[in-house]
Amino acid sequence: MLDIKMIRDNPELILNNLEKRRKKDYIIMLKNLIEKDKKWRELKKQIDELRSKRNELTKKIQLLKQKNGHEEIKKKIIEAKKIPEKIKELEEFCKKIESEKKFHLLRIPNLLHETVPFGKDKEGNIVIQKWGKKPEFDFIPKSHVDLVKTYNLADIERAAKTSGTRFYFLKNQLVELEFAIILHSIKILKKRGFKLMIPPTLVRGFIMEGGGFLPTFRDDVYKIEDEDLYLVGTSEAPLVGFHKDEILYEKDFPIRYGGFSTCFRTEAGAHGKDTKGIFRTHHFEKVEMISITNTNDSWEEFDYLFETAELFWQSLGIHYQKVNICTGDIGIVASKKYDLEAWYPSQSQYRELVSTSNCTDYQARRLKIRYREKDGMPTNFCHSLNSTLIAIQRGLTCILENYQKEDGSIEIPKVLQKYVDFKEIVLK
RNA sequence: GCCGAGGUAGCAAAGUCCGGCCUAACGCGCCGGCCUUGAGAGCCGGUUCUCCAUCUGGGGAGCGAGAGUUCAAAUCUCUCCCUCGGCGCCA
Repeated sequence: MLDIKMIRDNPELILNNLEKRRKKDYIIMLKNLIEKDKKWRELKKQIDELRSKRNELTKKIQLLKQKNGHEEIKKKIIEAKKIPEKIKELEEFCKKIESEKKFHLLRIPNLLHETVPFGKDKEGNIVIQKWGKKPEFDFIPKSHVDLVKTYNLADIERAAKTSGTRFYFLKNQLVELEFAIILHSIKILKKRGFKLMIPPTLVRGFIMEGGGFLPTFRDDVYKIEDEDLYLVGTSEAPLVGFHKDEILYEKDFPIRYGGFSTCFRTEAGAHGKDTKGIFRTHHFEKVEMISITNTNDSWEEFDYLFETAELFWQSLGIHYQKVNICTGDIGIVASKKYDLEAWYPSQSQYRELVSTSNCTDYQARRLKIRYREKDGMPTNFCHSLNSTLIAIQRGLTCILENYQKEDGSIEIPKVLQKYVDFKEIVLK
């Protein structure tokens, strides 16, 4: 959420920024918002004046009571009685305008950092760096879908029976690898100064709203029937919501949380995309990083988060590229976003494994997460950042594909070997 | 799920029975000023959000959330949420 005062004071600046996203809707929204805000302020003024008058009369009545001025009191009360209904009427109207104002304010995206490349869609993303060597295979590499089937590492057919499409039973060595990955993640997260968390996977509506997942992405999340509870699409929601309504101390920054949770996504709008295997599913486990910083240090922290993800993937020896996500592809919450895309030999393309975002004060303003230097000093909205470390099932697909050997076996990455009692996956 | 106790500002804590000098006390912390060689103590002012004016200022809202009663609600009524304790149920 943007600061309404900033919008009032610099409408052109906001407009210019929104134009970069090349969506007419945002411009219309902004126009509507400014209109509603103006109307709201007019109404507020009227209401406040009426209240002021009422308060004045109330005080007079009180004084008269002490002096026993019965006749005067009657007159004043008759006069005062007329005011509340006027206030009520205006207030109802004002509330309507206010909710319309909020409707727009909640949907207007964050301001983009100046280094975000301009672009219409995915095609506009800029590769800034590559790490490692693209692996070469003397044979035709199999897809993770085939590998999983061959080695009996997941059962997707039976999952369809119990749950429908985009579900899976993870099996055998893949289960062990998942736990190995979690342990390996924890090690790196601790070393990098993250406090570990396993957050709730059901959160209230206002937490989803605070994180920017609602109202815009309502179709992408599951909701519990008849309750104000949502299944999280990422632990980012509860981890950022963790500090809702708090005033933090600047000396504690950066606050870093490493969260592990199951994530649930409807994948609405992804029909036909990655339908096979465990690459894109309704349900997966993810290790996520969250940082809360002051307003000055978030860009440094942004790099730190991405660097942490890089260290993790480097430790697994996965060849990847770092991508600066463009204005048309970035989403509403982030001010800037880097993706880490790894090489998938069966597809001969890079696929997203990690997404690192600096949300600046967009989430913090919604969630009222503030900080101050010391008690008594003025408060400021924090900056919040998030990054994937690994979405485990997707990470597994990447590992399987990249570690397959010509003889059909799958090697286990060195760093994970100490957590499992096998060094490779072979046919039995 | 049942019973009980609570929810007041950065923290802590009165006020709630009995509506109105509540401008939400007193205190702690913090910020600014005075004083001081310096610090402390002491004294004065400030320390939520919001609207208008922005040099001094003037309103309004805010006591878990919402609705109601009233000229007037932290205070009375209703609904809901949350926290803590006890019992029950249960992985």
